[in-house]
Amino acid sequence: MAYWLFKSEPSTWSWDQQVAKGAEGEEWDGVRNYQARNFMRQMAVGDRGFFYHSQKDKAIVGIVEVCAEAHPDSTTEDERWECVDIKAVRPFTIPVTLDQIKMDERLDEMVLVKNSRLSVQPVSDAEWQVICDLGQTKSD
DNA sequence: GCCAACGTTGGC
DNA sequence: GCCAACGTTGGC
Repeated sequence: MAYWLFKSEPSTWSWDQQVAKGAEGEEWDGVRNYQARNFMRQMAVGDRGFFYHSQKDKAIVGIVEVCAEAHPDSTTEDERWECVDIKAVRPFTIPVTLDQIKMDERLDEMVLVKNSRLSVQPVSDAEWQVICDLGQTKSD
C-alpha cells in the first residue's frame, strides 16, 4: 500500500466537508497540475493519505483512503484532467503542524517541505509512521 | 497583503 | 524548442 498527501485550502474544501461525505467519499477534483495528476493515476483503491489544510491551519488534520481509482474530473470537459475519490478514515488526535514537520529532521525530505506548492504528493512509509506518532494517531 | 517559487502559455 | 510573460499557490 502506498501513502500520499492531499492538500486543500479549508475555505475551498475542508476536512469537515470531507467527513460529511462519509463512506461514499468525494472526488478530489480541480487539480490542474500534471505532477499531481500523475500521482493520482498511480493510486490504488485502499491507499491511504494525509489530509492537509493549507493557508491558515498549515496542519495535517486527518487520514483518508482512496476509494476510486483515477477517472475523468467531472468539473471539466478537458479530458487531460483526472482525479481519484477519497473518503475520510479518522481525524488526527492532535493535528501535526507544518512547523512541527519542519523542525523534525526525520521529515526533512518530505515533499511538503521541499515543494510546498504541489497539491498531491507521495509520502514514504517512514514519514507516514513518524507523522502518525506525532499526531498520536493510529497509523493503519 | 506581499512576494518568492513554480507551472503554464504562447509568440517566435 | 526556447524563453519571456503571466497566473497561481501558499508560507510568511
